[in-house]
Amino acid sequence: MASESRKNAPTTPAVLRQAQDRYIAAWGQMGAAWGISRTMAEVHALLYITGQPMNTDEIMDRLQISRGNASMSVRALLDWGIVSRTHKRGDRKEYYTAEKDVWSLFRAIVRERMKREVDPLIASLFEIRDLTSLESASRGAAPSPEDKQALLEHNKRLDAMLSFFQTLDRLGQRFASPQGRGLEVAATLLGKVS
Amino acid sequence: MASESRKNAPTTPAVLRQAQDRYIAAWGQMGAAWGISRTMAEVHALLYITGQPMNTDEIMDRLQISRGNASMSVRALLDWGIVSRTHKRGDRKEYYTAEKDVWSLFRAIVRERMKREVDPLIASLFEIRDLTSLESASRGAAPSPEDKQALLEHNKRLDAMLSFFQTLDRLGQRFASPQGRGLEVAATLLGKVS
DNA sequence: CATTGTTTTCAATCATTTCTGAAATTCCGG
DNA sequence: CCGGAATTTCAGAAATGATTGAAAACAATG
Repeated sequence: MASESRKNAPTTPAVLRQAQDRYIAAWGQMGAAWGISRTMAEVHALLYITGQPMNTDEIMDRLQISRGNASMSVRALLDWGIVSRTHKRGDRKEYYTAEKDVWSLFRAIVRERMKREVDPLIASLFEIRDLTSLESASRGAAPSPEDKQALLEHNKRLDAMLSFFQTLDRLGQRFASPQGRGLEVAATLLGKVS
Repeated sequence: MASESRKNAPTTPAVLRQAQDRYIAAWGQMGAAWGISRTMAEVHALLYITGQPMNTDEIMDRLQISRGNASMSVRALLDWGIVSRTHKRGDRKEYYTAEKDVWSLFRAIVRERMKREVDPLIASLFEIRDLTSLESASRGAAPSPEDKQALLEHNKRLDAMLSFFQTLDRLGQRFASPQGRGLEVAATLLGKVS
């Protein structure tokens, strides 16, 4: 009935194809909500759910995106460390494969987001904290009592946030550490008390 | 030297003002990276870091945003449950205050993101899983052996993802549960083995 | 080292999200 | 209820982010 014969995979059954498409859409949406470009998430979804190494043209065809877009999305996934290059003998094209292990995948994601967003934030918070450390805050001017109080309270709020993120950071490191810690962490957490 | 006399707070010292602005900027940026509108994050940052109840006009002035934007951002923060309304006697305006406790704040954020993004994803994954459960997959057509194999492997990948998110969900519930569990969880986690 | 096939880059375009501001609505005190 | 003050809504404008496509760079082959 349907036109169903792609050159690569030998005739994907319709249900499978449909399930893949739905998975890709769901994953793309989730990615978008978390600040990752929809297409990048979709490319990952495609590679993950098919489990097959794919080249740029296959990705373009399947996702209906341009060459440039495919190239950039794949590159970003490589940078995140959740997709890797492979080659096929006798083929000049590059093939891309998604990390198969779900826990590794999320360890990589956590590691990367920590590095890109949390660590810089912590650094900023430290800098901001320095602005109002009592020494530097009172350079030059006369600090009135109520101003001092205000600074004190400001510092308390800032410190609370800072120490939260430091905890988060340690937690993230623990989770993201290469050797199967993520799983262990979650297991411990759910196992206890539960 | 500088023009420094707002009507509300009795002359915020320059360093404090600067520290607040930097905090607001840092928080806005972080929010943006995680898929929250920059302004919404900034409004939260302002309310949190000043510790003061503020009305719409004060927020507008301080952040240089329109009334509409201020209104919508505040509303979103209320929906997230991390800002609450207050009133001042003899003043018809509404005042808004940020949750002061950092751990409560993040519990609320986790709760909300779980509800909005993770739970729907899990629901989708279940639906997709149903598409390829062996019964429904083979409705009508003859399932060739290799197709069967493909379906089987697809299901394995899907299930892996699904069970990761189920774990995450339980973890999230644990963390987000109202009574100080978040703190406990993190502490346990870091305390042990460390 | 020229040829051909492949990937990358990037300015221009397109799409989406965010923001504005004024009109509509709601809310109060009298 | 009325009048004014405050808030919300929402269509259009502005800003931001994503995508394209063609040209440049690169890589493998003979």
